[in-house]
Amino acid sequence: MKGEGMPPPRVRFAPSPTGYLHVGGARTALFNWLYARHTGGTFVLRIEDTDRERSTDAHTKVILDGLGWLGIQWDEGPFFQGAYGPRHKADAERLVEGSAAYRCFCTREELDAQRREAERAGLTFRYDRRCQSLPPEEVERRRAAGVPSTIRFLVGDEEIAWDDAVHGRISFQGRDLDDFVILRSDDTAIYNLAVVSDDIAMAITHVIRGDDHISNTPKQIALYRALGHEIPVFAHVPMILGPDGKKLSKRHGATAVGDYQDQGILAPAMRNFLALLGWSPGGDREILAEEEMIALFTLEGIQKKAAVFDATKLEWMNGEYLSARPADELLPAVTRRLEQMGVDWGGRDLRPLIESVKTRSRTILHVAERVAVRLEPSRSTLDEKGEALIRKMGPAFATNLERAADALEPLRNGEWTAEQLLASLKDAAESHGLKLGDAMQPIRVALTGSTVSEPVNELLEVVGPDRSLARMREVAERVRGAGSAR
RNA sequence: GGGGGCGUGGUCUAGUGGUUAGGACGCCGGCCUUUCAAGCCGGAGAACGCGGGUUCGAUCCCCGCCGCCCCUACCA
Repeated sequence: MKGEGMPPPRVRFAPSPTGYLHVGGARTALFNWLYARHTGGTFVLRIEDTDRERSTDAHTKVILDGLGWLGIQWDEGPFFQGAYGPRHKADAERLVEGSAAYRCFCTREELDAQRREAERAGLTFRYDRRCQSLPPEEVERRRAAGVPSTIRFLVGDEEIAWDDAVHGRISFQGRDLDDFVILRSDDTAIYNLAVVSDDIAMAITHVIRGDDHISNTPKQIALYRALGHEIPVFAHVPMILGPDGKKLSKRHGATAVGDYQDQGILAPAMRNFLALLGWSPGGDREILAEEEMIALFTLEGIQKKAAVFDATKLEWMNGEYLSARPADELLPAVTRRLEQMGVDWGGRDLRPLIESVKTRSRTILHVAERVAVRLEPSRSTLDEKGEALIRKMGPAFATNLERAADALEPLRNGEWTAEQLLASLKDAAESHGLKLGDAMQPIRVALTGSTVSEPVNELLEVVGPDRSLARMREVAERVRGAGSAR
């Protein structure tokens, strides 16, 4: 929002490829992307791979794939920060020439000792600037002698403040900041310099990032100024926490977007959920289409406080998307999963099966498992509720199951349809003086292992006469056997 | 220790100087099914972190406190 004519914003997402694409990073990327799309700006992707030890190509690929999966397209890049070493170094040296920074010959050991000393005395350690007063000749002499040195930025005493797009005005006192190192003794840049140098070079106008960077911001602002550049708009988005209120990390379980992809979460659901974690369009909206999110997105709508990642709500939302999606669209993901499970569906059209289970499923994994069970009921495993029912009904369980099988037997070669099945089941229940539920539930448990499914007659229809009948008789026999053996 | 940020039901959040503080997830119950769900309807659950002020009136404005989180590296 600076300058005349307000050129379209340029934003960037700058992950370090030192791990997987974290949901927090994914959300930061999403916010940048939404902002760019909302304003007609440009979204730049920059991989911050300057930490050579921890950065790997595999991680980079995972990040790119994760963004792609979420449908977050970047307009420029990916650029790799590692390629800009020379510029970083030149910027640092330029600052030394302008006396905004100075060479420091203190060794890590000396610094550590000073830090320990200060700590022991109960004081706040601050670099004492001893190298700043070194005469130029001395600096030259040491450099010529090959003494290693870093470059430190000279932080002034004045206040450094900015109007954060989500937090409002934030200010720091220069005297509370240390003269921080900007260039290592191996001539590579420290994070704060690298980001500022790159953001300037890439003409970034809005820096939208995690609020764990708030403390870095005054240093970066000082760098912008020293480098003779106008500062961008900063928008610090809140952290994402685990259920225990601690910053979300691996020990909370699934934290990489790939984990959710593997768990059968749909990309649009993930994106919708992430968008609403720390951002609100105002009002009561929950399910938002991509275009709506873009239209409604503003930096002002971003929450200040950290948000707890609620996987249960994510699954609920995924269930909403699942139910709304036609079986056709779910087919590829489901078949992929079925293949992983080693299920052979013999060329059968899976869509009716998907159709019958998707409403009651929350993830693609659930859908695939349930489809597999309907393909072959013997794959089912008895859950607690199923067990409870068998226990509760006692001998009636097997008896009713067999009676139902007998009653349905005639439909085997005729009308094995949902309507006909229901009619026959009702007749059978009536003639045996049973409540419909007592006739239905055993079938449900026999075929799925659980007491929850689509209506029983529909279940029977998708499973088909042969497998249904065989399974019902087999389970009846087994349950009776177990019962009498007791 | 120093500096900074944050604080509305368990969780995600809306919201305003005067509201029965709204919605969503989850939880509980009802309806519907002579069936479990799904769906629909309803309910419980928040003294809007605490204590002061300003004000006729504060969740919303000011101050203090407390709690949580972040930074405080030749990590990013």
